[in-house]
Amino acid sequence: MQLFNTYSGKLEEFKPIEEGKVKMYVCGPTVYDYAHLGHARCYITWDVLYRYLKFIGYDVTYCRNVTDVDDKILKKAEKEGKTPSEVSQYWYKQFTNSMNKLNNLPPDIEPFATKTLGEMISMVKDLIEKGYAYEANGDVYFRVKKFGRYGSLSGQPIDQLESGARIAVGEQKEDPLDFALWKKDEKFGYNSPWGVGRPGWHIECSAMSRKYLGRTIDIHAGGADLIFPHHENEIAQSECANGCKFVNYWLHNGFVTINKEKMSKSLGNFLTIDDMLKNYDANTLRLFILTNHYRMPVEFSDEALTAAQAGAKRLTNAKRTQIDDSLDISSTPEYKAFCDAMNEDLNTSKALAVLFDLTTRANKDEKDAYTILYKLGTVLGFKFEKEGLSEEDTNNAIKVVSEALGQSFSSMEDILSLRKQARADKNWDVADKIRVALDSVGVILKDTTDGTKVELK
RNA sequence: GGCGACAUGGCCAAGUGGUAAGGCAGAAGCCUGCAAAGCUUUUAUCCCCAGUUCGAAUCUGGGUGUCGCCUCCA
Repeated sequence: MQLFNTYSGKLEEFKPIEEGKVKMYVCGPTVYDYAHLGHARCYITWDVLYRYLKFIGYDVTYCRNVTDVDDKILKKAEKEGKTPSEVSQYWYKQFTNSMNKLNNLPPDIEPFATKTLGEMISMVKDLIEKGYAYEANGDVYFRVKKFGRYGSLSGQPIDQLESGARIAVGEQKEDPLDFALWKKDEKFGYNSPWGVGRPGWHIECSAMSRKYLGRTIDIHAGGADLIFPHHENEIAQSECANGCKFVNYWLHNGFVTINKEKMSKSLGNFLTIDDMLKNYDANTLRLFILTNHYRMPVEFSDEALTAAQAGAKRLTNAKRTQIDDSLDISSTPEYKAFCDAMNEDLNTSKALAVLFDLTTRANKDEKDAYTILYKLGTVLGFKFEKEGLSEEDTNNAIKVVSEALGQSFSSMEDILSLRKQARADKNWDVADKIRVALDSVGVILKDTTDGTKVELK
């Protein structure tokens, strides 16, 4: 399998450290607000990588942290008169809900920054002892210039970085490039050898990655905006503290843009996942994201989402047969085509073409096509199971049909059996009234050879 | 200023040297009481210029345009 490694800037053949096992770490969210489409893209992308690695037989340990100590959380807590932990717990739940709704698999390990403080403190101590870091008035900073490879990930010449670097008010850096490992914070802080304070953002990931996955890991992934400075700093800290290579493959996903601009909380142009899911289902969002290569920018538009919706419907509406669990799909040409695509640095767009081809063939009753489609589609995280009408939908439906025909029904079955009779009698007026009434509440009638079915639009 | 990415039909998007996957939308036909879904058929020479090559969307150089990172951000 080829993966594009940001560190080398090249496609590389993926070889795990330990045969058959993969340790992957993905930078998780800072929990203080709704997750938006940008997060959706990131976590769907890495969800697909996770699913695919498992699918091809790797034993994968997927670790995704939760940053629950951060300026923004504290700000929100102060503003709302809550404790930081109340704020982060609340938003963590929201985040988890959003991820579940997107059908993202939960990571194997989901550590919280505040629960990994011991590891962070020991790492910072280590860095000070080795001379890579220094304490200054309750803060601890990393000496960037002591790490010769600094800038390698982002390809930034260090002198250029220097010209952009600033020392903010209240900081005690030796050099503008240095970054904080620990910040003095007497109000919300935790005890440490340097007084009461809290960890810098970058050290969190280094510590959690080391604690749960080890000193050298296979894959570290995240949004492209994390390349500099976050991942650059992680490399510096981890490699100096651990004395060995930190990550073998650095993977980064591109952004979601809106009006050609990056969608982000700071720009305030974001659409939350929950809002999106009111208009489009999870399969639609997933298809929208996976039709693009993960490193390319994806431009959001309602037009594109509407197109994705139609495509997702086609895929998941494929004519079903019983899933044949005993079928070994690995010898099929579709499996090969799918894997060939995915092995090209996750060419999901190509992989989708295989799924659409299978869809057409399933619709033509080709043997095994649906089983293969289902199995491969699941690797991309599509959900084929249909949600039936909810009780509310059914009640609404019964109500409008009762009104339209001027008689009351007690169940959907009654309505369908009346319609069946009406059709048999060629009473098209009644049959069509039922269809129109149901359509008005978003329920579609399908007259098929196996009888009439009701579905949500 | 430094570093980097992208430009393919009406829209979205694969394709990294041999004559353009796929999805959506459109058109025609089949199926259907009507419909929905489905099936079949159908629509491009790849931002501009120059070059390398028997041959380039794909390589090189030069333009033009758009975006990202360099400060928190997936």
